[in-house]
Amino acid sequence: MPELPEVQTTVNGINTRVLGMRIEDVWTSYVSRYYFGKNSIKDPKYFEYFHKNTVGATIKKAERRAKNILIHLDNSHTIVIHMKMTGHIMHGEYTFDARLGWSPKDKKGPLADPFNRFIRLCFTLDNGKHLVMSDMRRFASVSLYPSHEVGELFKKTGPEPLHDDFTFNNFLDAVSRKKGKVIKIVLLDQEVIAGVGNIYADESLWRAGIDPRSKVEKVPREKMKLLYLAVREVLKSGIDFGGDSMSDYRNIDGERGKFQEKHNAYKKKGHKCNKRGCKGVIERIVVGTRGTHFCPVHQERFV
DNA sequence: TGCAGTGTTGCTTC
DNA sequence: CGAAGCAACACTGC
Repeated sequence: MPELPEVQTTVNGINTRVLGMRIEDVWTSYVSRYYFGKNSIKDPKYFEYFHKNTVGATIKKAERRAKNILIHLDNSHTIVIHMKMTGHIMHGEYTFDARLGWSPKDKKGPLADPFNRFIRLCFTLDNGKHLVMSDMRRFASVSLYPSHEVGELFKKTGPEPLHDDFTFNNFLDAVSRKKGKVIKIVLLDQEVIAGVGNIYADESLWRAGIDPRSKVEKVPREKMKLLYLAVREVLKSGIDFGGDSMSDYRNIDGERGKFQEKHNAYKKKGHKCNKRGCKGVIERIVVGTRGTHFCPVHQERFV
């Protein structure tokens, strides 16, 4: 899923649904020969540690940092989740089957959406319901840290673009450290700005009228101002529409967001450009390694 | 049938 | 040593 707006929507959902609840049990089907980082529940040894320090604890508060979900517990530990491509977290009633794992009790509700199968992680809560993570591609990472160590994890992570004190000058400072690079690649760099991913990068550049292949230092200052504003507006809009469910993302209740209905560029190849008066047609190219969608007419290229 | 995909890490190569 | 490029993780939809 998960770019900033989807992660924020999930965090808001956790804060409205499961605050103050006690974790009675933890189950996972993540076991992987190959897992990212040292601390991952995909390592069975690590899962023992994770289990020991989460069961019995109470969920105090959820928070977002970049594309990570932080779930603070009352035992001075914090669960850190990165949902990568297909992870999404839901709350509801689930049943366990030894062969199939966890599945929703209500076979017709939103939780029964085919994209909501693939439950890899399940917390049983003291309200009799469950907090689960669906993750088709198994790319997600889940780990646990003493809460005071969490800040250290994000030492190199860039500023939060929706933070009140994130100014145009902050944006310029961050971005201009990347001289010689292509603007879209810079927007996707989590050490420059936290939380922007492929969808919102394409939408922001469309809105600001900048070709994604432009070199950072060649983009005029007034265009950079438009980009700064566009990034913030597009991310806010993503949150307002409940996230983007073009693919797997679902909210805490298993329902789709609506931002995919508002795209002007992302996955719009062959569509007439929506910008008023623009006669362009959206194209798809590859920038870096990522599929990139833009209007070759009104998005100006600076090289 | 084949390829692309909301993300990041860590390896290889230059 | 740094940067760039790319495979890997796994599975579905078009």
